[in-house]
Amino acid sequence: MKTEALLQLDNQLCFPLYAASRMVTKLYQPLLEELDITYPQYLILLVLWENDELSVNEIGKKIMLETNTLTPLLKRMETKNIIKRTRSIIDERRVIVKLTPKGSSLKEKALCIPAELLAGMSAEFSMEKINRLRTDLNNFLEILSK
Amino acid sequence: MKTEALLQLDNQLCFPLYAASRMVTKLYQPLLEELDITYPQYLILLVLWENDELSVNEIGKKIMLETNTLTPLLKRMETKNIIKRTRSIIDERRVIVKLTPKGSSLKEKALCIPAELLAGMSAEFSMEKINRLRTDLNNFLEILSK
DNA sequence: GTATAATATATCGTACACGATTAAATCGTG
DNA sequence: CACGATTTAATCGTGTACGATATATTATAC
Repeated sequence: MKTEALLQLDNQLCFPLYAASRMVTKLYQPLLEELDITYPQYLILLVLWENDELSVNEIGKKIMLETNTLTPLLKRMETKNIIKRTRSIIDERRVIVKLTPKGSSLKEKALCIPAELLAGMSAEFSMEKINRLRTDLNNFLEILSK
Repeated sequence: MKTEALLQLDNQLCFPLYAASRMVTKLYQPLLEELDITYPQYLILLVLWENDELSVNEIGKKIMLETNTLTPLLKRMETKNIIKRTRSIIDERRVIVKLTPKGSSLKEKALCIPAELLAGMSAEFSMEKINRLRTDLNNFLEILSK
C-alpha cells in the first residue's frame, strides 16, 4: 500500500478499535444503568467478583489502569456503597478494596448482561466470529503490552 | 459456556476492545507529540486531509463523535492554528471546518506514522493478522452501528 | 405567511484517562 | 541502624466522551 493510502481513515486499524470500543460501552450502558454503575466500574466489579479483595495496584494490573484513574473511580464507588477501601495494616502503603454486601449482590443482577448482549448481536454476528475476534484482540493486546 | 463464566474478565469481548484501544492510543502518542496533537485531533486531521472542508456534523459522522465532543475539540485545534471554523453563509446553522496552511503541512510529517507503527508491530504480528483484525473490527463496527 | 418541526451547533455537568508530581511507607545494603 | 532506592497511592492539570439541555436557523405544513 502506498504511504499516502495508509493515512486514509478506512485503512487504519486504530480507528475501528477506538470506535468499536466506545460503541460497545454504549451498548452496555442501558444495562449497567439498572445497576447504577458505569462501564469502568463494571470492569472493577468483574475482577472483584472473581477475587475477594485486591489492592488498588492489583486491580490496575488486571484492567490496565493506573492509580491516577483508579483512585477517584474507586472513591465514587465507595460513595455508592458498592466497595470499601481500607489501608492494609501489614503494609500501610497499600489500600485494600473489598466488595460490600451491596457490591456482592450486584453480581446476581449482572449475570444476565453478557448473555443479553451476545444474544442481541449473534443474530448478525455469529458466535464463531465473536470468539475469533476476542482471541485476535487478546493476542494483539498481549503484543502491545510489551 | 455457563452464565457464571461469562462474567469472567477473560471471557469478555468488551475488555480487550477497551484495553487495546487505549493501548494503541498510547502507541501513537510519542509520534503525535511531535506534531503537537492528540489522538482524536489526529483522527480529525485524517478526514480533513481527505476532504478539503467539512461541517462539524460531517466530521462527526466520519469519526462517530457528537458535537458536544467535537466543538471543544475543534476549538482547541483552532487555538493551535491547525484549523479554521467559519459559519456557513448559505446555512448559518452550519460551521465549516477547514485546514489552515499549518494544518495541511502537518500531513507531510504524519506520512511516516502508520508505516512506523506497523513496522514496530509486524515483527510480532503479521500483516495478514493485522488485516484480518481490521476487517473483522470493521464488520463488527458496522453491525454495532445499527 | 406563520406556527411548528427538524436540523446544527453549543453549553453544562459528570466521569473517565493519563502524564507528571508528591508523599508516605517499606525495602535493601552497607 | 541508617539512608537512599523502590513501591504504593494520591493529587493536579488537561483533554476527551457523552447525556441532557439550550439556542439559533432553516424547512415544512397548513
